Amino acid sequence: MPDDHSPSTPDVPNQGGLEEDLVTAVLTASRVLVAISARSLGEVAESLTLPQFRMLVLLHSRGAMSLSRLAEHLAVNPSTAMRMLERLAAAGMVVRDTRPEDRREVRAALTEQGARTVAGATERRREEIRRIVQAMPARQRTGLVQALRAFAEAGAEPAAPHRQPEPLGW
Amino acid sequence: MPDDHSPSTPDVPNQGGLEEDLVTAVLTASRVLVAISARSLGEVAESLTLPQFRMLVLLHSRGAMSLSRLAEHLAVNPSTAMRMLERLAAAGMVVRDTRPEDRREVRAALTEQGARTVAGATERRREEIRRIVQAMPARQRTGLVQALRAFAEAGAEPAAPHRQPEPLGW
DNA sequence: GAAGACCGTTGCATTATGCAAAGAAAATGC
DNA sequence: GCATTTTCTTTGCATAATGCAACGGTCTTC
Repeated sequence: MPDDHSPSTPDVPNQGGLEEDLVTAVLTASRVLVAISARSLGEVAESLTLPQFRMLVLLHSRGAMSLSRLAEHLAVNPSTAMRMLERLAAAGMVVRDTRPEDRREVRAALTEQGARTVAGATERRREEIRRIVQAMPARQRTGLVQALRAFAEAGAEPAAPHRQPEPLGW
Repeated sequence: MPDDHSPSTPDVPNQGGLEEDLVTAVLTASRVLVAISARSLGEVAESLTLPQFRMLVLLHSRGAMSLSRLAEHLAVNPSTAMRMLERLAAAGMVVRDTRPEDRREVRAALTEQGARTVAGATERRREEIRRIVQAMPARQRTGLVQALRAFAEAGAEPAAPHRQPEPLGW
């Protein structure tokens, strides 16, 4: 537990305490989720780094796009995206080609192998989650679905102006 | 949404579908949580990288320890931990000293500044979560606390033998 | 007291990253 | 129609994170 300021002083008897409990619960759950994400990668990836995987996932979910868009969505410098593309291309995960309409652009797309890699990691992640979910008391599950949806919706885009593009890509 | 194999074919009418819905809901919620973690760092950190922050968090939660332990908990090579410590020491976040009992060991500890940095980031993260939680329909909150606890407990240590030490440090 | 185990350190290589400048290509302005 | 500006990619340069392997102190053990 990296940082756990326990429920602290329960100033407001009921509602206040519940809220802090919830904050703590979310914080705790987030550690589990992050660990799962990291693990699901390590098993499929080998030789593939996390940033590289993020790029593959992006291409998988949004389809082929230019280097600029790629860098934008990943929130990295174009030069960084450029070099990652080089390595991924060398690894046979993506292909690049210049667009005839606009010869400045370089479009990157997943190869078969790249797509398989992404699909594999995703499935593995779902399996891990599924395993945990199955270990939960059944009566808790129903409530969790709705609650999590409400949570994700409420936290979709808090205050950030223009940041819907793949927070961290996983 | 990096990878979202929508609920796919709901083969089993009720229970099966619910379970897949839950898996998807968790997957979605995990993106929000990871984004929060990343954001809470970026605002406090400046000039501080994520791995460096993880090290600070570790020292904050478990107290001073040797370089070996540090590397072990962070799951990195001692040489990596070594160099990170150098940079953090240069930044005034940690101090190092040799132990008299065993002059091989180098103990690292947080400085006042280091502790403040960790506390600040944690508080910011809690605030973000709190804000989202407050945006949720009140009726969903109660269920979420219990459900999340059940989830975190079920997923605490799935199959990994000895891995309770800070999944990813945040 | 010598062998072996443990610990930190340093050298070497690769990846990720950002900033800045250069080069090529398209869009705009007049 | 041509010059200016904008957009995109690429390359140079610097720093951080990382792992592996080798080295040199410092215990521990027999």
